[in-house]
Amino acid sequence: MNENKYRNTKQREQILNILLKDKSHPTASDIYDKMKVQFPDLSLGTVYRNLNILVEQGKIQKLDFGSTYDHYDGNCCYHSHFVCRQCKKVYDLGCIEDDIEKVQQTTNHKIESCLKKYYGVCENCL
Amino acid sequence: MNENKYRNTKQREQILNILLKDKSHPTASDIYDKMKVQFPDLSLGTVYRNLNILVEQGKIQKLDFGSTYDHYDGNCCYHSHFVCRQCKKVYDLGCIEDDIEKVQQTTNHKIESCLKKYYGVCENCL
DNA sequence: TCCCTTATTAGTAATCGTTACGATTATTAT
DNA sequence: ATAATAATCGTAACGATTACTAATAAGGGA
Repeated sequence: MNENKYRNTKQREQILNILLKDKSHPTASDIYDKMKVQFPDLSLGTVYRNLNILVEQGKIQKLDFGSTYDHYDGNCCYHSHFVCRQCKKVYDLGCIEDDIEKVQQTTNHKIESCLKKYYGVCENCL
Repeated sequence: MNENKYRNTKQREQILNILLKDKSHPTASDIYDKMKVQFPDLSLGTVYRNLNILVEQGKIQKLDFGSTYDHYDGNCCYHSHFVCRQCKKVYDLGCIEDDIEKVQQTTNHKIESCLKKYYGVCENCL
C-alpha cells in the first residue's frame, strides 16, 4: 500500500532537480526549454501540472514578482528576495532577523509567516 | 499650454475616488461593478487603462497577492499588508519600523524600497 | 463662442499565461 | 504478469488583461 498518492516520474524528478540547482527563479517556460533536450516530447502542461504538485508537496515555492509570469524557487527555507528595477533579475537575500514578533504587537490578526521583497539596483547594474 | 499629457475625465476621477475611499484593495472588476450604476455604458477596458495611468502617475499602487487578479490600493504611503489564509482578505498594517538599513549591510545591491506581506489568520476568522 | 487637435471612450477582438480534457502510456501494488 | 489508475502528450478552453477602431469629448487657441 502506497501512502503517497503520487507516482514517481522522470519528468517531475527532473523539474525538481532543475529547481534545486537553478537559483535564478525560472518560469515554467524556462524549465520547459531546459528539459526539451532530454525530453523532446515534453508538454508544457506537464511542467505546469508538476510545478503545482511540487508546491502542494512543499518541495518548491511559487513566487510572484509582479511579472506576468509565475516564478519558482527550489529553496523553501525562509529568505527574502531582491528585485533589480533595471535588469529585473531576482536575487536571494540571506536569512535576516525576523520582525514578525514586533509586528504582532501592533495587530490582532494572528501572523504566521511573512514574505519580504526588496527593490533597487543590483551590483551588476550599478 | 497643458504640461500634462492627460485630460481629466469623469471616469478616471471616479476610479481614483473609489480607491481613495475603499480600503479593501479592490480588483479592476470590483471597481467596474461599483461604477456601473453611475456609468451604465462603462467599459472594463476603460477601468484597466485608467488604473495603469493612475499607477504611472503615482497616485495609486498595484498589488499582487498571488491571486489571479491584480489588486489596487489608493494608499501610496509605505505600509505592509496582511493576507488571511482563510478568508483571503487583505488588511493594511500600520507603518512599522523599517529594516532596510539592516538588510543593506548584508548585500552589495543598492536597496531603495521594500514590500512586506504577512500571512496568517485574521481576527474575524479566529 | 466656435473650431481644431487629439486624448479618451465603449465595444469588441486579440493576446497569452495557465488550466482542463481525452486518449494513450507508464508506474506501482498485488 | 495483471489490474488499477496516475501521468503524459497534444490540443482546446479559460480568463485576466491588453490592443484595436470608430465615435466622442476635453481643453487650448482664435
